[in-house]
Amino acid sequence: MNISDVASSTGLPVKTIRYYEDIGLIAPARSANGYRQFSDSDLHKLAFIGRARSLGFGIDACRDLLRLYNDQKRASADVKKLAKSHLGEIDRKIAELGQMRATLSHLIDACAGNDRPDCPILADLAADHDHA
Amino acid sequence: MNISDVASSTGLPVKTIRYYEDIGLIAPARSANGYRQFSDSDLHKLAFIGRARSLGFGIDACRDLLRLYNDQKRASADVKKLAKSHLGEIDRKIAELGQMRATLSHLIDACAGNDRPDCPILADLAADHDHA
DNA sequence: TCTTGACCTTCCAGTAACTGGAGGCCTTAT
DNA sequence: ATAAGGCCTCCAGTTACTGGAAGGTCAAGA
Repeated sequence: MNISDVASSTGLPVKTIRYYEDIGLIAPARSANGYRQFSDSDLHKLAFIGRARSLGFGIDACRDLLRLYNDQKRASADVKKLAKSHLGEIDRKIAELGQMRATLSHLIDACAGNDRPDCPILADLAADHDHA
Repeated sequence: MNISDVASSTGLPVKTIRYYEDIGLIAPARSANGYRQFSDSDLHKLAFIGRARSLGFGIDACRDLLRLYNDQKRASADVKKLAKSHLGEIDRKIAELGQMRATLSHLIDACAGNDRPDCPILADLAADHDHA
């Protein structure tokens, strides 16, 4: 299988697949002309990584997940721990964004949005929020 | 005012303040020895930027907000438009993270988390989610 | 056979917004 | 005089790609 076939069957961009080889996530064989030749195993790995990335796991976490996946003697506790830690990160981000959302949405509601210069949004940004 | 004073009163790291000068957000004066000399206006600008950043606005949006802030003839509609667009971005991110959270949390609940290798999390990652 | 177009390759640079560190001058206090 | 600490610049690294240039390869049609 050539790279563009792999791209269309995994949904990953060609560039991304090359990048994943670069950083050592996969190591596809090469044919005589220098083209990458992807095995089913490469394909599965890439699909696995793509799925993990879509759940927000970082590249290093993907590496760990792949290692655990290939380890027949793994303990599911290790996987769960990794996933829980990632869930914590997600929750932290959601909380942060939720906080931003609340403040911003409040300010937007307070803003007339007309051709006058008075603006509660700018007023808030300029106000003293005290970091001292 | 020297840079570390500004850092402690704005809550921004010294490195970040230098960076903001680098990219043209501020242009503090220099004293004879080459040290940056921050005016009250510089200080206010930095506080403004810091606040905008804490609401998740990107650097370019900060530049726009600062420009609007300094424009006495601005229309609040322009500020509101910018803020609304940013709110949309935030909502998009929250939705994406919420989706991840839901899936991941479901998988975590299904995982025994013991010393056995069976793991619904890995099973899901390895499963065919069909991008073809 | 030649050419054209779609592949494939590598390498370099850029993205967002900093952050860390090296090497070195300036200031202040002992 | 010296040591500590603040300031300076410049370079490199971070995350996870993405775009583009320059060039080799392959299959099909005229």
